[in-house]
Order: sequence, then C-alpha cells, then structure tokens
Amino acid sequence: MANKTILVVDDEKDLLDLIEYNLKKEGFSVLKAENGEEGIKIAKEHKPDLVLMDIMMPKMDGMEAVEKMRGDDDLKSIPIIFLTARSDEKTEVEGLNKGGDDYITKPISTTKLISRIKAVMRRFDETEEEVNRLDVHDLSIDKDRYIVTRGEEEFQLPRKEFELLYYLASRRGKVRDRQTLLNKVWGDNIYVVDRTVDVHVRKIREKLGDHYIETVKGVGYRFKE
Amino acid sequence: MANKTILVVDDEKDLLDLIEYNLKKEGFSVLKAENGEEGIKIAKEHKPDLVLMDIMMPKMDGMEAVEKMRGDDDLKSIPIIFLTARSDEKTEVEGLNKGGDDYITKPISTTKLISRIKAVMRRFDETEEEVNRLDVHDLSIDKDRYIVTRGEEEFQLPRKEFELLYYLASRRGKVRDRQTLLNKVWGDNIYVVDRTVDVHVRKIREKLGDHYIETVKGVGYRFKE
DNA sequence: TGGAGGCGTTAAGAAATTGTTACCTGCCTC
DNA sequence: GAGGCAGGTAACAATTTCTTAACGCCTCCA
Repeated sequence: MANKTILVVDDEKDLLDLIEYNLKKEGFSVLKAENGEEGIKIAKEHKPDLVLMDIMMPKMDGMEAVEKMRGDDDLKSIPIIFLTARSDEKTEVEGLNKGGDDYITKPISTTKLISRIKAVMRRFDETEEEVNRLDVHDLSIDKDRYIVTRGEEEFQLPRKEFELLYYLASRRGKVRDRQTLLNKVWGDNIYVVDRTVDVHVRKIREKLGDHYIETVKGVGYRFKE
Repeated sequence: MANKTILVVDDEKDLLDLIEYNLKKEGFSVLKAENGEEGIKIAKEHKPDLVLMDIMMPKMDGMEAVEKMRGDDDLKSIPIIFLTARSDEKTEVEGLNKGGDDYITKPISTTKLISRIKAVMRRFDETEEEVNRLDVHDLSIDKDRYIVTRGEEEFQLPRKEFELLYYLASRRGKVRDRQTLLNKVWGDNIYVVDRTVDVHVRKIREKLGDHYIETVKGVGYRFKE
C-alpha cells in the first residue's frame, strides 16, 4: 500500500497538518488544499490516488467539489472519502449519492481514518483486479482462454484445477479453508468430500510445481504471497 | 462491490420486480421471497450478503423473520435492512432492536435504496477487516493469512500457537487463566490438561522471543501491554 | 532448610492433517 | 465399445502438530 498519494482538502489548517502527519507516518504521500477550488486544481495537476474531502468549507464546499470531480473525465474515477462534523444520515446519503465512496465524521480517530482509507483503496484495487488475466509471480493466468503461461511454457489445466488456481491466485496470500474453496469453486450446493480439494491441489502442483500453493495445516490453502 | 447477493423479501410482486431490476442493474445478484418463511428458507440455502425485508407480510412478518434469523448461527451475521410503509419512529426503534441494520420507508427512492445498501455493506466489511489483522508492538498478526510478521521476518506458526497468540494479543494486557484459554482457543468441550497451554506458550516464545507473552504466577498468561 | 506449589523445558508417543496413489464413474470421441 | 479425460472417492503413507508426562528450578513459608 506504499507510495500512494492522498489529497486532503480541509479549511482547518491544524487538522490538515495532523492528518498529513499521520498519513505520512503510514507511508502515504500527502497533498493539501484548503478549499474545494484549490482541491480540484491540485487534483487535476497531480492525480492523487484518493481524496479526503471536508464538506463544510469556504469558497467551494466539498459536495460541490465532488460533483465537479465526478464530472471531469480525468478525476471521476478517483475514490473520495468525505470528512464532516455533521453525522446525520441525510447528509450521508446525499454525500454518497454525489459520488463519495465513504464517509467519516469528525472528530477523527487516526486508526479509523487509516483503516477506512485502506479499505477504500482495497475496494478500488479489487474492482480493477476483476480482469481476465492474472499475473502472479512468473505465472500468467488467463481466464479468457483457460490457459496458464509461464515464460514460453503453456499449461492447459482442466476446468476445476484452473478455477481453483484462479480463485486462490486472485486472493494471493489469503488462506481459504476447504469448505470455502468448495463453495466458491465447486458451487454452493454441491456435495463433494472436502478432501477432493487436496487432490486437485496436488494435480496443480504436479503440473506447475509446488511453490505456488501453500498448505496451512489445520486451516486450508493459500497462494504464495 | 461486485457479485454480492441480496435477498429481497416482500409480498408485493410488482415492488419485488422493480427492486430486482434496479439491484441487478447495479451488479448485484438477486434472490426473491414473498414471505418471511420462504425468506428464511432461501437465506439458509444461499447465504446472501444482505437481506431487504418488508415488515408487513402474510404468513410470517418481517420482524418475526428477522428474530428467527438472528437466532440462527448461520444467518445471524447477515446484515438486514427493513422496508416498510410505516414511518413512525416506534416501529423503527423496534425494528432496529430486533436486529435490523437499517430502515427504509416506502415509497422507495432507488438511489436512496442503493446507497443505503452500499453503506450497510461497507459497515459490515469494515468490521470484518478490522478483526483480521492485529498490529501490536512490532508484530503484525494476520488472521486472514495465518501469518505473523515482524519487519521483514515472517513466522508461520502452527494453528494452535497462532490462535493462542491471536487470542492473547487481541486482549492485550488482560490476564487469562489456563482454563479460559483452553475454552476460548481449544473449544468449550475439549478435554486437555491445562499444562498444555504452557507448552504452547513456550513454543511461541521460542519462535518470537519471550517478551510478548508474560507469565502471571498463580493466575495465567497475558500479552504484554 | 526442606516441602509444596507453580512454572519452564524437553522429549516421546498419540493424534490429526495432509500427500499420494489407485481406482471408480461419467462422458465424450472416434 | 475402446480409449481417454475429468472429476471424485477411498485408502494408506508421510508428515506435522498436539498432548502428556517427567524432571528440574525457583520461590515462598513454616
């Protein structure tokens, strides 16, 4: 999650500095703006990876700025999190409708802020990842053609093996137990013995080598991070 | 937000179809039921990610259905949004008490519905995410990956050791006696000698160093504050 | 000072979990 | 219908993890 740039737009300078300090500590690059107008200018200039936007501001308020951003081709896909003192639901719904991706009320807990930011970024990363080709390590897993490639080598895996590999690879590093794998790859109301997963894992390892899928004893399987 | 499944329970077929149309347009999968009874059956079968539940229905009304759902281990963690024509506050409070997570009055604005749904799902996703990784001292204990990290080092602990560490770390500073640890980590009706805990603690210390888990003589163990 | 209680440590055997192979069943192709 | 592939199951081997029991050390206190 390193090296992402975040634009913070707020008219309270102290808060701005505080947020900057905390974000930098987390390894983010930080840009600052004190009102909506300036915010948009800087956003167009630097294309940040995420915007933290206060709602109540002089010159141009956050809602308006976000509307402008959503109407700008260059900016409309940047995730936005609102900051606001107002916690009533009406504002929340309005804000989300206008194109915000999350909503945090002041006063802000740093931990919460960071985890929200990471959550939103993850969400964006994930939706982008819903692609047909997955490149992990030295493998290229092509869901369109149901083919796995490593360098010049091509592997034609049977469907289940392919889907199992794809499922695990698209969740790199995360452990999934056998039942989850069965539900996700085989389908929810299919009855198969869970050890079936083992056999398929073995077949994948046989073909690709055993350094991709890791066993976590007592838990399940995991694609190597 | 891709591929989430929503179960809609309402006795008005037209409304059901309308909601289905709108949700599908947003990329959700949709399940439908026309009364509480049917709703629960489908919920058990398909484990939707969220339930939209009408309150006034024949056979089994929404309140009752939600109570049933909250009493079912498989279903109790599924977020529920109530739909209702009644807009009086008393009903709302009752609905939320019964275990609803949000509340929308008819007639329904589609935009509003969607943004509420997204908001509720986000709320749920977040709590799950926060539970999955624990950062304490210089350790990062990732339950999703079943891995403990310290700087660049990675420790792959066996299941019991990992879970014991996780349990203690998530209650930093609090002492737990051996019996409690056995109940929480090993399970309530497992018979093992309590000194087993000692051995596991030792193994954790062996791998991570002995400055994380403290012994409280005559009482139990504690993760260092 | 010498039990008694509590804990650390170790090693060995038991238990649990996974790896691996062989075999069965459908289904498709030729 | 023979042969081959995909998928599933079952059985046994291999491995890892868990549990127990034993021993020794320390501290407290009569």
